[in-house]
Amino acid sequence: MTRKERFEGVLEHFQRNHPVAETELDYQDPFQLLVAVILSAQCTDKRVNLITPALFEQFPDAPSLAAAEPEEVFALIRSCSYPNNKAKHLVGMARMLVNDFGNQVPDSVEALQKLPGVGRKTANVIASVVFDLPAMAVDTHVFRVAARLGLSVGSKTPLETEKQLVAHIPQELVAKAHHWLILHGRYVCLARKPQCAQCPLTPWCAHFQSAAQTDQTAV
DNA sequence: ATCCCGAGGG
DNA sequence: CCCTCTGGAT
Repeated sequence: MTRKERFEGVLEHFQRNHPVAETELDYQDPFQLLVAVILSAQCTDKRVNLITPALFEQFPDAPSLAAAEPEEVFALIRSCSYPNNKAKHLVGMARMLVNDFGNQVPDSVEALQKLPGVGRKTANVIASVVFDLPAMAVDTHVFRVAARLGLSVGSKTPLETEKQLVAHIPQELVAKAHHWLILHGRYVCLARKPQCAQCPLTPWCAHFQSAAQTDQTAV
Protein backbone atom coordinates (compact mmCIF):
# COMPACT_ATOMS: atom_id res chain seq x y z
CA MET A 1 0.00 0.00 0.00
CA THR A 2 1.30 3.44 -0.91
CA ARG A 3 1.42 6.37 1.49
CA LYS A 4 -1.05 8.21 -0.74
CA GLU A 5 -3.52 5.36 -0.27
CA ARG A 6 -3.04 5.48 3.51
CA PHE A 7 -3.85 9.18 3.56
CA GLU A 8 -6.90 8.73 1.37
CA GLY A 9 -8.24 5.81 3.40
CA VAL A 10 -7.72 7.49 6.76
CA LEU A 11 -9.12 10.87 5.69
CA GLU A 12 -12.14 9.28 4.01
CA HIS A 13 -12.89 7.26 7.12
CA PHE A 14 -12.78 10.32 9.39
CA GLN A 15 -14.82 12.48 7.02
CA ARG A 16 -17.53 9.86 6.83
CA ASN A 17 -17.64 8.98 10.54
CA HIS A 18 -16.48 12.16 12.29
CA PRO A 19 -17.47 15.12 10.11
CA VAL A 20 -17.17 17.45 13.12
CA ALA A 21 -13.85 17.57 14.99
CA GLU A 22 -13.01 20.27 17.49
CA THR A 23 -10.72 20.94 20.41
CA GLU A 24 -11.87 19.68 23.80
CA LEU A 25 -10.52 22.73 25.59
CA ASP A 26 -13.13 25.10 27.04
CA TYR A 27 -12.81 28.73 25.88
CA GLN A 28 -14.89 31.67 24.76
CA ASP A 29 -12.56 33.79 22.65
CA PRO A 30 -9.09 33.70 21.02
CA PHE A 31 -7.38 35.02 24.14
CA GLN A 32 -8.87 32.30 26.30
CA LEU A 33 -7.93 29.63 23.77
CA LEU A 34 -4.37 30.94 23.80
CA VAL A 35 -4.29 30.63 27.58
CA ALA A 36 -5.83 27.16 27.53
CA VAL A 37 -3.42 25.84 24.90
CA ILE A 38 -0.42 27.16 26.81
CA LEU A 39 -1.73 25.43 29.94
CA SER A 40 -2.28 22.17 28.07
CA ALA A 41 1.43 21.43 27.64
CA GLN A 42 2.18 18.07 29.27
CA CYS A 43 -1.24 18.18 30.89
CA THR A 44 -4.60 16.68 29.99
CA ASP A 45 -7.38 18.85 28.56
CA LYS A 46 -9.65 17.68 31.36
CA ARG A 47 -7.37 19.12 33.99
CA VAL A 48 -7.04 22.39 32.09
CA ASN A 49 -10.82 22.66 31.85
CA LEU A 50 -11.00 22.09 35.60
CA ILE A 51 -8.95 25.16 36.44
CA THR A 52 -9.75 27.65 33.65
CA PRO A 53 -13.18 28.74 34.99
CA ALA A 54 -11.63 30.25 38.13
CA LEU A 55 -8.70 31.60 36.12
CA PHE A 56 -10.93 33.33 33.54
CA GLU A 57 -13.21 34.70 36.25
CA GLN A 58 -10.27 36.52 37.80
CA PHE A 59 -8.44 37.27 34.53
CA PRO A 60 -11.02 37.28 31.71
CA ASP A 61 -8.86 39.16 29.18
CA ALA A 62 -5.33 40.22 28.30
CA PRO A 63 -5.36 43.57 30.17
CA SER A 64 -6.40 41.99 33.46
CA LEU A 65 -3.86 39.20 33.10
CA ALA A 66 -1.17 41.68 32.08
CA ALA A 67 -1.75 43.57 35.33
CA ALA A 68 -1.34 40.42 37.42
CA GLU A 69 1.76 39.09 39.12
CA PRO A 70 2.93 35.61 38.12
CA GLU A 71 2.49 34.51 41.76
CA GLU A 72 -1.27 35.14 41.61
CA VAL A 73 -1.56 33.13 38.42
CA PHE A 74 0.65 30.39 39.84
CA ALA A 75 -1.83 29.78 42.66
CA LEU A 76 -4.66 29.27 40.17
CA ILE A 77 -2.81 26.93 37.80
CA ARG A 78 -0.97 25.00 40.50
CA SER A 79 -2.36 21.60 39.46
CA CYS A 80 -1.21 21.83 35.85
CA SER A 81 2.31 20.86 34.87
CA TYR A 82 5.10 23.41 35.08
CA PRO A 83 3.00 26.03 36.91
CA ASN A 84 6.00 28.28 37.50
CA ASN A 85 6.96 28.47 33.85
CA LYS A 86 3.38 28.74 32.68
CA ALA A 87 2.53 31.53 35.14
CA LYS A 88 5.45 33.60 33.87
CA HIS A 89 4.59 32.79 30.25
CA LEU A 90 0.92 33.68 30.66
CA VAL A 91 1.60 37.06 32.25
CA GLY A 92 4.37 37.83 29.76
CA MET A 93 2.13 36.76 26.90
CA ALA A 94 -0.70 39.01 28.09
CA ARG A 95 1.66 41.96 28.52
CA MET A 96 3.05 41.57 25.01
CA LEU A 97 -0.47 41.27 23.60
CA VAL A 98 -1.42 44.56 25.26
CA ASN A 99 1.84 46.42 24.64
CA ASP A 100 2.86 45.21 21.18
CA PHE A 101 -0.24 43.77 19.51
CA GLY A 102 -2.99 46.25 20.41
CA ASN A 103 -4.73 43.65 22.57
CA GLN A 104 -5.40 41.54 19.47
CA VAL A 105 -4.28 37.93 19.11
CA PRO A 106 -1.92 38.00 16.08
CA ASP A 107 -3.09 36.14 12.99
CA SER A 108 0.13 34.55 11.72
CA VAL A 109 2.24 31.69 12.98
CA GLU A 110 5.33 33.91 12.89
CA ALA A 111 3.79 36.67 15.02
CA LEU A 112 2.18 34.21 17.42
CA GLN A 113 5.53 32.58 18.10
CA LYS A 114 6.90 35.88 19.37
CA LEU A 115 4.61 35.62 22.38
CA PRO A 116 6.18 34.15 25.54
CA GLY A 117 5.14 30.54 26.01
CA VAL A 118 3.96 30.19 22.42
CA GLY A 119 6.04 27.78 20.37
CA ARG A 120 5.33 26.33 16.96
CA LYS A 121 2.75 23.84 18.17
CA THR A 122 0.66 26.41 20.08
CA ALA A 123 0.99 28.94 17.24
CA ASN A 124 -0.28 26.38 14.76
CA VAL A 125 -3.28 25.56 16.96
CA ILE A 126 -4.30 29.23 17.16
CA ALA A 127 -3.67 29.80 13.44
CA SER A 128 -5.82 26.80 12.61
CA VAL A 129 -8.70 27.15 15.09
CA VAL A 130 -8.98 30.94 15.29
CA PHE A 131 -7.88 32.06 11.84
CA ASP A 132 -8.83 29.03 9.76
CA LEU A 133 -5.35 28.68 8.26
CA PRO A 134 -4.08 25.31 6.95
CA ALA A 135 -1.64 24.90 9.86
CA MET A 136 -0.89 21.46 11.29
CA ALA A 137 0.01 21.51 14.98
CA VAL A 138 2.08 18.43 15.76
CA ASP A 139 1.86 17.49 19.41
CA THR A 140 2.79 14.23 21.07
CA HIS A 141 -0.38 12.53 19.78
CA VAL A 142 -0.12 13.66 16.18
CA PHE A 143 3.58 12.79 16.10
CA ARG A 144 2.97 9.27 17.41
CA VAL A 145 -0.20 8.50 15.42
CA ALA A 146 1.23 9.77 12.14
CA ALA A 147 4.29 7.59 12.61
CA ARG A 148 2.29 4.48 13.51
CA LEU A 149 -0.14 4.83 10.65
CA GLY A 150 2.68 5.44 8.21
CA LEU A 151 1.48 8.95 7.33
CA SER A 152 4.90 10.21 8.36
CA VAL A 153 8.00 8.24 7.37
CA GLY A 154 11.33 8.46 9.12
CA SER A 155 10.46 11.69 10.90
CA LYS A 156 12.45 12.43 14.04
CA THR A 157 10.98 15.85 14.83
CA PRO A 158 7.51 17.42 15.07
CA LEU A 159 8.48 19.94 12.39
CA GLU A 160 9.40 17.19 9.94
CA THR A 161 6.10 15.40 10.64
CA GLU A 162 4.26 18.69 10.17
CA LYS A 163 5.82 19.20 6.73
CA GLN A 164 5.01 15.68 5.61
CA LEU A 165 1.39 15.90 6.77
CA VAL A 166 0.78 19.32 5.21
CA ALA A 167 2.29 18.07 1.96
CA HIS A 168 -0.15 15.14 1.78
CA ILE A 169 -3.42 16.53 3.19
CA PRO A 170 -5.77 18.75 1.15
CA GLN A 171 -5.72 22.30 2.57
CA GLU A 172 -9.38 22.30 3.50
CA LEU A 173 -8.90 19.16 5.62
CA VAL A 174 -5.72 20.10 7.50
CA ALA A 175 -7.51 21.66 10.49
CA LYS A 176 -9.89 18.73 10.84
CA ALA A 177 -7.12 16.21 10.31
CA HIS A 178 -5.27 17.77 13.25
CA HIS A 179 -8.18 17.10 15.58
CA TRP A 180 -8.91 13.69 14.10
CA LEU A 181 -5.36 12.58 14.78
CA ILE A 182 -5.40 14.09 18.30
CA LEU A 183 -8.63 12.38 19.26
CA HIS A 184 -7.57 9.11 17.68
CA GLY A 185 -4.34 9.26 19.68
CA ARG A 186 -6.11 10.14 22.89
CA TYR A 187 -8.79 7.46 22.79
CA VAL A 188 -7.64 4.67 20.45
CA CYS A 189 -4.01 4.81 19.40
CA LEU A 190 -2.76 5.17 22.99
CA ALA A 191 0.93 5.76 23.56
CA ARG A 192 1.58 2.77 25.76
CA LYS A 193 -1.07 0.36 24.53
CA PRO A 194 -2.64 1.06 21.15
CA GLN A 195 -6.17 -0.39 21.03
CA CYS A 196 -5.77 -2.07 17.65
CA ALA A 197 -8.73 -4.40 18.28
CA GLN A 198 -11.01 -1.36 18.47
CA CYS A 199 -9.25 0.62 15.75
CA PRO A 200 -11.16 1.38 12.52
CA LEU A 201 -7.97 2.45 10.72
CA THR A 202 -6.18 -0.91 10.61
CA PRO A 203 -6.86 -1.36 6.85
CA TRP A 204 -4.49 1.57 6.20
CA CYS A 205 -2.16 1.31 9.21
CA ALA A 206 1.51 0.57 8.60
CA HIS A 207 2.11 -0.45 12.21
CA PHE A 208 -0.81 -2.87 12.29
CA GLN A 209 0.12 -4.43 8.97
CA SER A 210 3.79 -4.92 9.83
CA ALA A 211 2.83 -6.29 13.24
CA ALA A 212 0.37 -8.71 11.65
CA GLN A 213 3.16 -10.22 9.53
CA THR A 214 5.35 -11.15 12.48
CA ASP A 215 2.79 -11.51 15.26
CA GLN A 216 -0.71 -12.93 14.85
CA THR A 217 -2.04 -10.93 17.83
CA ALA A 218 -0.89 -7.76 16.07
CA VAL A 219 -0.88 -5.45 19.06
C1' DA B 1 7.23 3.36 35.50
C1' DT B 2 5.24 6.05 31.76
C1' DC B 3 2.55 9.51 29.65
C1' DC B 4 -0.36 13.96 29.09
C1' DC B 5 -2.56 18.79 22.68
C1' DG B 6 5.62 21.87 24.91
C1' DA B 7 8.65 25.77 25.38
C1' DG B 8 12.96 27.90 26.42
C1' DG B 9 17.60 27.73 27.20
C1' DG B 10 22.33 25.77 27.00
C1' DC C 1 21.23 18.12 19.87
C1' DC C 2 20.40 17.96 25.00
C1' DC C 3 18.32 19.43 29.46
C1' DT C 4 14.94 21.39 32.74
C1' DC C 5 10.54 22.69 34.33
C1' DT C 6 6.76 19.99 37.12
C1' DG C 7 1.79 17.77 38.75
C1' DG C 8 -1.65 14.36 38.07
C1' DA C 9 -3.38 9.98 36.09
C1' DT C 10 -2.93 5.08 34.94
